[in-house]
Amino acid sequence: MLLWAHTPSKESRRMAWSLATFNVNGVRARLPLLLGWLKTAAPEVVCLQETKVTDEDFPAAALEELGYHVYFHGQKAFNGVAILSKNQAAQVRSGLEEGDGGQARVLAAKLDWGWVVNLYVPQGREVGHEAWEYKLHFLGQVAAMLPQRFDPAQPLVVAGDINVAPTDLDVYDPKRMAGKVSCHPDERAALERIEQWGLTDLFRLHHPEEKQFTFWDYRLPQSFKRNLGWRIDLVLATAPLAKICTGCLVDVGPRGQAKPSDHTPVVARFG
DNA sequence: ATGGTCGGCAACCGA
Repeated sequence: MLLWAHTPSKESRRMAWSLATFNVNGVRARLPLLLGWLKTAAPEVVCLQETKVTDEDFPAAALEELGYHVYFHGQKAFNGVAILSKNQAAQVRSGLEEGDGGQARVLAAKLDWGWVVNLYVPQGREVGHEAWEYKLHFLGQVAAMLPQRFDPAQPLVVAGDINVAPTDLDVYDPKRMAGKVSCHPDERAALERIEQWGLTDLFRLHHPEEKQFTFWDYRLPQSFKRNLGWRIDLVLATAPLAKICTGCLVDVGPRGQAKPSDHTPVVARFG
């Protein structure tokens, strides 16, 4: 047929694909919201955090019906991470080398294009608290794990609820938040160490000046409308993926139906 | 200056 002669090669018409990170704040409570969002946004890969459910109670079937392979690492009531992928994973690994201290906060999958590492970094409560020291330890473990297990010259995404606002541009009131949890210099230095290994913050790559948040202060009235938030949900990628990243957006679509304490998805496009 | 809201789970903890 004549048209075949004009069909681009398989390489040049390789499908664009997208990867999202979304702290769902309870995957069962937020399942209708999540399913509705997946149907319209249709990302190829999704990292979920705060699923708050044991593996035996994870609502896998509803997600599989949308065409996802579903991988999860959860616990009762708190934490919990999951990866959804349109393509089947070749390998899945949960936790860090030293373990997560009984907390389900790390899940990695080897997909057709490379590895994705899904992180739910501890929030830390407040600077100086035992939980804050653990947060720094956790970030240090991630920084140590990357060079042990991965190569910055190969395709890798590290995505999740990082619970650190990388710079003052990533918080609604830098003066008020100066030195506080999520903005403390030690936390930012720990994140910088992770990025300096060879990861690029894809939202910031495409939006160098934009004050766009992914989480808003649920304790302040109308915080979403007044944009009183932080950008703490990140998609980081090694150079081979940063080079083919065509955009990265915070999708506030689900926010209309969301509770004040909910995060909103971040979506990166590639290809 | 201080307080305020969620989910999970059955009293408050963590965010």
